[in-house]
Amino acid sequence: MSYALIDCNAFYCSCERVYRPWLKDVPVVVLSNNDGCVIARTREAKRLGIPMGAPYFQWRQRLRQWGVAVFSSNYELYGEMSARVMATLEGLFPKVEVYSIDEAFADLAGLPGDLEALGQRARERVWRWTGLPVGVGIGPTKTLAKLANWAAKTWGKCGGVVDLRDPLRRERLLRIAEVGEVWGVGRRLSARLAPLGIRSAWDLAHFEPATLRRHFSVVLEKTARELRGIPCLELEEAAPRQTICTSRMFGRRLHELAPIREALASYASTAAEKLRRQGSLAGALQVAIRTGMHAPGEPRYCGVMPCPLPYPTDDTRVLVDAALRGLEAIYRPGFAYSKAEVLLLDLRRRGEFTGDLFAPRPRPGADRLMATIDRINARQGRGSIRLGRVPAEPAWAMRRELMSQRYTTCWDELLQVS
DNA sequence: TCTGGGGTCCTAGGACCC
DNA sequence: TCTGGGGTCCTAGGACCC
Repeated sequence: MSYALIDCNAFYCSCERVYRPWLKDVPVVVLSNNDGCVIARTREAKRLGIPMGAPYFQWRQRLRQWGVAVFSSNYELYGEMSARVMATLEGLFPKVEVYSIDEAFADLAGLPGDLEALGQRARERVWRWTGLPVGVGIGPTKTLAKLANWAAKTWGKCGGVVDLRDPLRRERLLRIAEVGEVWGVGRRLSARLAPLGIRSAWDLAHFEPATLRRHFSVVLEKTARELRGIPCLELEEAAPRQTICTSRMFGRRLHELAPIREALASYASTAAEKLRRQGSLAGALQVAIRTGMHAPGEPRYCGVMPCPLPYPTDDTRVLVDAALRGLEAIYRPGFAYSKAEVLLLDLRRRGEFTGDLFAPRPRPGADRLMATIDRINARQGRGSIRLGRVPAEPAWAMRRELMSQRYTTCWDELLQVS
């Protein structure tokens, strides 16, 4: 058994660099939606001491002084670049698990030849075909491949590929890696492990598994076993999502019901599109609205409401209708709302449920209508056809003042060379 | 003025069943 | 004095991931 974890370095920042080669050695950061905080940093930006999650409004001055290139997040670009990376990897490895927008596991079992060299080949090919730098970690379990990848990123002299199949090499790394670097061990667990004397990955690997299960959970027990080279996690090839969530901060605080209605209709439409893209129906829907969390003295409120659906559906009209009904029930005047959320639950494949003889019937032609709308929007651009409740240029739209062009998905925004 | 947006899995506890 | 035993399902909350 061997796995590789392939991970793009500072993915969002690297995507921006692909189309601006002069930023090669310049520190780059990418901001969250609404230009809220820093969510991606290049090595140079990290060296300047810019932390993950740094609020932009507090750091703006310094970033400018230091000559940091700052971008709003451009998910159309990142999504497309991610698809290119994954397609490249799928051409190299027979079994690939896309783990996140910038990471994938590959099953190396049975692949001929030198695996480390194969890792190098993957790096080179992704670099040549997409312009994105990646690191490769190799190990007998997924958890060790993850840790190997961390090592490849941390020590540049490894050449971007670290192979942990050799037990001696493994021991050396496990002893110097803090337990918090291990996949599945976050801040809280690290703090609870410390009193037991578990500080390094090595400590965790050699702690009694039964005790770990009793005091923590079966998940941590598996992690410890995986660190010892005993596989407990398999490669999971694409499975449909079990929940779909669309939630956004508004570009500014909203007080009245009307604009919040527009926003929720828009979020529910987006969620419905994601739902149809994976070919599922939603059995349940939930909406939530909340005030800001950070302003001291400002009254806080958070309303959450499950909204019944007449039948499992992917019809935008039905989902928007249910969401707006839920909104009426939780909206309270007098608050400064900052965020709304639509959550689709109880997802299932078409035909995977038993209809109710007496329940309302889906509207005739709904499937064809939705399919047609999706097709037109795919050709003409998102939102070309939408419900009348969803404005083209809403007043509550998020702030994205530093957004780059959609180089790969929009004819009007292609890179021009003169 | 200004602090993200997605997901997953596990566990405990309560309701309910026979 | 004394009041069963075993199971399922659902939900909320907590941890983690990127």
